[in-house]
Amino acid sequence: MDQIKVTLKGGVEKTYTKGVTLIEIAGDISRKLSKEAVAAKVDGVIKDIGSKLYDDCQVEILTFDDEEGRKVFWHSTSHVMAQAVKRLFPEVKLAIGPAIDEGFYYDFDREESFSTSELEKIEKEMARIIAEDYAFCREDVPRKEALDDLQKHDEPYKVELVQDLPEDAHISFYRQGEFMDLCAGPHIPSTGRIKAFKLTSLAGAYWRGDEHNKMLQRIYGISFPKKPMLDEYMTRMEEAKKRDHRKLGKELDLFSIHEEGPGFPFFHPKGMVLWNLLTDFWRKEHQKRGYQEIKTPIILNEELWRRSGHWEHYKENMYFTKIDEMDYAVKPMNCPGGILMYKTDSHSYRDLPIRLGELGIVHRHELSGVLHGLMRVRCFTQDDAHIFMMPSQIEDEIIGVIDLVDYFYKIFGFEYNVELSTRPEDSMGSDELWEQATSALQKALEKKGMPYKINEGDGAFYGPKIDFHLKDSLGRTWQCGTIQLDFQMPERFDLTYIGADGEKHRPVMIHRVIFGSIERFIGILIEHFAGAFPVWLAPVQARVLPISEKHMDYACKVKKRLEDAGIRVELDERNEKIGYKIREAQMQKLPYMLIVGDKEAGDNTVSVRVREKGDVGQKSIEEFIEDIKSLTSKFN
RNA sequence: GCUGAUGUGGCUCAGGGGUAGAGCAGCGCACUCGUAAUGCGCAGGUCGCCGGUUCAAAUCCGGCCAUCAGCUCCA
Repeated sequence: MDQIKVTLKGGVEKTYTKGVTLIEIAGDISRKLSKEAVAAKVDGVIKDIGSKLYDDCQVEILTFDDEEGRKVFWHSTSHVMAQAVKRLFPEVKLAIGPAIDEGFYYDFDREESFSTSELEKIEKEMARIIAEDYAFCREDVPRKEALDDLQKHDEPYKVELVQDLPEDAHISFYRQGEFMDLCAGPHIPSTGRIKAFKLTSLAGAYWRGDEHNKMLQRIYGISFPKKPMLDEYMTRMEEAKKRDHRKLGKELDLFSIHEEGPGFPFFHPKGMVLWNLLTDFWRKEHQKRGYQEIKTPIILNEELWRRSGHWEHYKENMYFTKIDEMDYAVKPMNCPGGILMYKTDSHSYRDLPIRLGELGIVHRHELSGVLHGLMRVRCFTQDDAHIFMMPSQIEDEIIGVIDLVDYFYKIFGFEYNVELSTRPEDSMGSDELWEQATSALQKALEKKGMPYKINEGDGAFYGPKIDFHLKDSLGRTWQCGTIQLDFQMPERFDLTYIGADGEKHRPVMIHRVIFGSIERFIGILIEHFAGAFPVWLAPVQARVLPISEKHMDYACKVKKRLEDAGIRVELDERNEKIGYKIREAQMQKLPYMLIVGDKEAGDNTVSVRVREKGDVGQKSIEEFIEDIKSLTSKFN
């Protein structure tokens, strides 16, 4: 009888009879694992747990604890949902139903939209399917047969999917009970493994993500192998919602957005403190790195935008206006202004690189459905800079910006991921220059050893870009920093510098932002800290809380002393009990509360209550000032 | 822009064809208080906007606007 050698995850080698199944191997490792296994990786390929092995291989058993295991689990749940929908609404056409980062969805085509009560019915039917505990069975089918079958069942979207598969592709179906779905798999052993699930939302989604296609109905859900995990998930979602910058922005009185100006945020005094702290820090760090600051106008003649290519490639996003019968545009980007400034003088190669920074206010017409608090607005301030340089300086400059982004994000404790966005369809310039620019960015990333993902076709219309993405409280990612390499604008505007040879040469441009938009960055910041900003960023660093009205004079004195020391301090003058004032300060997430009563007034001290720790005892006023200074000095 | 949901005092929300309700916040008064809500009182709303049905609309219907989730699009 033939034996095969199986190498397990830890490097352990075991021998099994040919034809052994993965679930048998899991059972051999431990009983627990055989119960929890949802799939397995064989030589790096994910397989059904019931698959048989005939050759020597490496095996890794996957459970719900593995990301890939979770995806299999969720994908299987989407099949269960599709089965339930088909049972209840046989006329519905199936599109696709993949797992996503957290959960799964399935897209359905149905004339009427699903109602909340219908979702509940679907959930009940899913529970029934799970109780019936059908096994997931794989069936490999020849292409022709698959097509005939899907046509017979009138599943036009599935037919389209099969037609798009290469001629020689393996086509497989998975069956559970009476339901069968085109699917590459793999799947969990049976529907009974799903112990808890919930359909979370309903939304429209275009077939194949193309807005020219029909809009389908997408039902989102989540599922787990153990019931308490669902409760944990729901609690986590609730917690995440509490960090929402739109909610906290209101509660902490940082900003507001009104019906009168959708997408045009108003910054309140406390929000402006945060804003100014960020821009002060930005200016200081940029000065150190050889940047000069400029300011260019918000409205410029339309002719400029035609020359820059914005008219042709970006006008859908632009606002236009007339001045004295002439056409003008509100700037959606700062680059043409920066370019005009470069052109006001001639430049020697000795001056390069020239780094011109600008906190530029730009307006963009975003579709109404995409506006989102401070994260996606129609007017925002970019911490922009344009670097004009010789081709030989490209790599150093890109690396300089990458380092700067990393330096900034680390200050705030942000983790980020990097994408390289390549040439979009609607763009200008020769393939050759695009190729050159893209590989320059790529080279810089590789030199930094920075992991990145390629985002095909997502570059700016004038050049490829490196994007830095940050996560919000719900795990949605937002592009913040970006570095764009541009050979086109210098060409269009006939930018030159005089080289060592005395001849005119063409400079290259980098467009870059670090925060991205100050608005968006503040949004991210609010969610990251859940509104509890570190002392250096807190709009109010300390609040003086007098025990009773008797202590008001001393409290004023303390406040004055702290103000003089440059600390952002407030005094709670209301005639309330100390517990009440503490509660309020705590809910406003102020880092320090300074309680003053008879004791403190007597010996010139304050009782310090720290946001995270509670009462830490009495300190002299000077000592408290020193404490704050030592925490904030490196940012000022 | 598309699909679905939502829109009631500053905030959170209840109500639902017969002249608007709570809690918190605000204001006033009393208490002068030691580490997460003192008590009493007062004031505050054309129920998103416009139109229709009706003797009567916050409530039913239609349109629009905004918000939320997602799609598409992007810092």
